[in-house]
Amino acid sequence: MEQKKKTEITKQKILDAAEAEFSELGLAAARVDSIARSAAVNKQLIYAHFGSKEGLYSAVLSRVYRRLSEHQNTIAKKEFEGVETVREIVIEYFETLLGDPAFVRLMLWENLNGAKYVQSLDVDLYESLRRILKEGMERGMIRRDLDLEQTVLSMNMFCFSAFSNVHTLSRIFGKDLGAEDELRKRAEHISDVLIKYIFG
Amino acid sequence: MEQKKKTEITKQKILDAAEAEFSELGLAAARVDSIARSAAVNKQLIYAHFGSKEGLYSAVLSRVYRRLSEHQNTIAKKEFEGVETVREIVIEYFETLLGDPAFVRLMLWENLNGAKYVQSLDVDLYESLRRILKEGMERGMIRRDLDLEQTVLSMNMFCFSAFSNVHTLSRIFGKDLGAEDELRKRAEHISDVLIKYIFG
DNA sequence: TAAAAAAACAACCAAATAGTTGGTTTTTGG
DNA sequence: CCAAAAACCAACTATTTGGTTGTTTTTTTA
Repeated sequence: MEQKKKTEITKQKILDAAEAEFSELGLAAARVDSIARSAAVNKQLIYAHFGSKEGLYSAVLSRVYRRLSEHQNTIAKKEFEGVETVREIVIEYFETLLGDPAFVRLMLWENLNGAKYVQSLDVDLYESLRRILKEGMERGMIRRDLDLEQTVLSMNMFCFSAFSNVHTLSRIFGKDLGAEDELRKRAEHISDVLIKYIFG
Repeated sequence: MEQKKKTEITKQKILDAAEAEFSELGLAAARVDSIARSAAVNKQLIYAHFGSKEGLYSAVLSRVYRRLSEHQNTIAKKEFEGVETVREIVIEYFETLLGDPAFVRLMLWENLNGAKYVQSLDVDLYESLRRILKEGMERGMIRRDLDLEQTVLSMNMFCFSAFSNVHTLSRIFGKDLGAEDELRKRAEHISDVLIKYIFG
């Protein structure tokens, strides 16, 4: 194998290990030595490739965001078809978050850190959601006085919130709210709530 | 002043400084030396009174929870009066969170840490909410087929979510979603959404 | 008021950690 | 095939940090 390819693989190995460590422990508690050990590479390699612990963290965030922009594309392709479009979007987002727990946690760490390292690509996502809802208005299926910005915010926040405080709320409710079937139930409920508000 | 009182004041000073530090930086990044400096006490005093960094963290959490149980009592006293009761509860919760940013952040840190140190008192809050909604059902104002558990979860999560990802979302939406007036707008919107769902 | 007890503190320590240095191996290109 | 460049690594360092020790000061109480 040529060197370039090998180097790229090493970089990915480091990023994989770093993503696990950072999402588990956050930037402050994550250990560079531990990442090096997990990735089975020498610590200095990390510094050679990424400059610093924070540089590595940024790289991890970038990669996670890039991964998430696939979700964005799925939404961007959607046309407004009626009530079920909203449900599809909610469920699509839930499945994305279910399938990418590292993203959820990194997002939360990032917000607690004041979003210093973030370079979000989600802007287009909100444009897509706005476009879809507007389409519904033009077709007369959604009332004109709907606050688009608040609604779009709700579509994002309500979904994400099902993943944020799972631990404390699970303890209170005496069941694992992070379990897949609980989250899928939650997705249906949130769809119902949003649909009633948007179309009601 | 008698010694006991002085000691108590010192303890509170330490807890104040610790709450600021822990909520700002999280358990891992918080520095005991920094807390001691902020509180203008000797570091050893912290260990004398709280045993360890984690002991201090637990003490901070306990105090914050105790403070929040006042909110709980306000809800517990409420009777179901109709649509406006839901709005009042939402706004009450928003104002509580607005007035206690440390609680919001500590809750988020705590969840990222797997809620290891939490000893939540909120259990009764959810009982209160359930009771109020049930009352509405019995009076025939709320449909019988409402999923109580999901709805109560939504009442909590939707409100809290307005405070969770403010930084990243503010960046995307190009305005400070953490500003008081933005959050009050959000409270009204969430009230509308919940009311439409619960009573619709 | 004096002895005992509690509170407070400055200086210290061992462990951990981000980042560096200087050298070796591997790959590449002429 | 060889010299330059890139990748890789083991060992080291300066600093930070949670926690401790031994001593002094203040308060209580009898």
